[in-house]
Amino acid sequence: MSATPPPGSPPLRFATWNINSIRARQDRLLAFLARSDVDVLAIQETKIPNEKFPTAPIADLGFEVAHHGVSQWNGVALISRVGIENIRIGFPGMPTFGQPPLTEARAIGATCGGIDIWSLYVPNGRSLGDPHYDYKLEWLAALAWFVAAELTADPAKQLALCGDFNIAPTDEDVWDMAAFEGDTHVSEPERTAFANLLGSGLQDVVRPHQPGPGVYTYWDYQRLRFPRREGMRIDFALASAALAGRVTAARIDREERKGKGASDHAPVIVDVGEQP
DNA sequence: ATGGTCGTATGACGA
Repeated sequence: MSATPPPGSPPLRFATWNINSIRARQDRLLAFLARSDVDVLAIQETKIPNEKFPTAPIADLGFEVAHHGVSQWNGVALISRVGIENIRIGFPGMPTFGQPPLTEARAIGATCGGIDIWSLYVPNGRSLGDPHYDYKLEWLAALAWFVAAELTADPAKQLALCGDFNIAPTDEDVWDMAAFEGDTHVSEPERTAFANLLGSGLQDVVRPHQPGPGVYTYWDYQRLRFPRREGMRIDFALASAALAGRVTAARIDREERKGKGASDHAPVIVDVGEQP
C-alpha cells in the first residue's frame, strides 16, 4: 500500500477513458497503462461486477484499483500508482433510476497523489422525453450541488471530475449539428446542466490545450465514423481552480481508437505540474 | 442501401 503524498503535491499524469467493457478491453487497458505513463486512470463502463474485476494483472503493473460495479452495466474504477485513499462509492445526493429505485454504478471517488479524483459515467439519456433523460438532468444537477459543497468546504481543494459526461457542450463538439437534430447530448437542457456543473467551480482543463473544431473523444462504431473523423467531444476532465492552475498539458489519445478491438472512446490525458 | 457495429444475462436491448 503506497501512501498519499503530502500537501505540496508532486507532478503527475491522470487520464479518463470509457473502455466499454473491461473483459473486451483488458489487453488494451494493460497496454495503455504500460505505455502511457499515467499515474491515475479513471475508467468507465467496465461492465462487470466487483468480484469479477481483473485486479491482479493491473496490480502486476504496479497499480492499485478501486472499482465499483454491481452488474454487467455501467461500472467505474480508479487505477492508481500514487495511492488510493478515502474511496467513495457514489456521491451524496446521487439520484436513483426507476421504480423500484435502482442505484447504478456511475461514480467512484478517491484521493490519489493529493488529488480528489472521480470517475463518472453520466446517464446517456437515451432520447428526449425518455425517463432516462430526466434522470440524466437530475444526476447532473445533483453532481453540481455536490461539487459546490465540496469546494465551499475547501476552496483550495484539488478536485478532478473525470468521465463520460454524454454531453457535447457546444456545436463545435460534434461533427455535424444537423445530424443531431432532436437528439440527446446536444439539447439545451443538457448543455445548461453542463454549464451549471462548470459554474459550481470547475474548468475544462483539456480544451485550452486542444482547441477545436474537429477535436473529439468518441466516434460511433457504425457508419465509418472514426475514419471519416465524424465524432463527438463528450469525455472530459474538469478541475477545480486550484488544480486547473497546475495543468501543463493535455491530449486525446486518438491512436487508441484505431484498429480491431478498440473502445468507441479515446483516452483523455492531463499533465499536472508540481504544486507551486 | 434510410443501414452499416459493438457490448451485454445469447437475446433483445443499450450505446
